[in-house]
Amino acid sequence: MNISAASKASGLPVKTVRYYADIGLVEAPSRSEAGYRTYDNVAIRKLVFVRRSRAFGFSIEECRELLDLYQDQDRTSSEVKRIASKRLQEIENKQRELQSLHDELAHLVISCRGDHMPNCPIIDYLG
Amino acid sequence: MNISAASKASGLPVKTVRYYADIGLVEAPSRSEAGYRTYDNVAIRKLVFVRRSRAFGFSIEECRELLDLYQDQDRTSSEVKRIASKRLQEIENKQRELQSLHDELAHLVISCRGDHMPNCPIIDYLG
DNA sequence: CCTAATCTCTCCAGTAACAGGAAGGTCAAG
DNA sequence: CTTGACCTTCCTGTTACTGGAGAGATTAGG
Repeated sequence: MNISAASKASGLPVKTVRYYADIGLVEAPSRSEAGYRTYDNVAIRKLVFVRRSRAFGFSIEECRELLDLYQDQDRTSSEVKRIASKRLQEIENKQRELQSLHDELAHLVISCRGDHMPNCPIIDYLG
Repeated sequence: MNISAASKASGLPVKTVRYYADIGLVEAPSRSEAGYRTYDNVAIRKLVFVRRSRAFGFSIEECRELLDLYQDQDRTSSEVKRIASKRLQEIENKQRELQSLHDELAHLVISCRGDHMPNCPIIDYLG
């Protein structure tokens, strides 16, 4: 499989597949004579694994750890759970933050008449 | 007011105040003979305005627009409201995204025993 | 077999919004 | 006069890619 086939199979852009190889996250198992990266099903599975992990918002470094655990038959689920819980905690923090931002901003937007006059509670609040 | 006084008065790091000056967002009104940036109360008010805007998640470019409106006596509140509504929409989109991420990840974390065994629904889901 | 289109490669630059740090000038206190 | 705190500019690094240039490889069509 050349890189574009790997891209389609994994659901990642070609550029991203190449980038993941560059940083040693998911390297191409081999190269053709011309130097083309060649992927196999094992590599594709890793790429998909990373794509899904990234979709959860795990950082590249966290993906690296998860990928290691994925391939480690002697892993403990507690290690995986620790990383996932950390991410979950971050998500919850972000949610709280967004919630208060939302409430505050929504309040301001509602109270702004949005007409042709300069008077504006949003600007007043910021200034 | 030198830059560190401006930093304290505005609640922004010195580096950030300098950065905002560099990109022409909030420039220092003047320079001392030695070339030190000198800030006055008007500039401080602008810095605070930007800090509050950034806290709502407005981008630098949006802050620039808002700052222009802040200083424009002929502004219309509809223009302000348009920018704020756009940001509110983005926040709501992000909230929905985080909510589904949260639900999915929370489900996985709960179902993972987190013990010394390798078996793990989180890894299974990602792989 | 030739050519044009489509890969693929590497390397470089840019993104957003700063933060860290080096090298060097300035200023107030003791 | 020196020390230490401040200030300056300039350069690099951060995150996770994306876009593009220039050049070689491969493939499809005629």
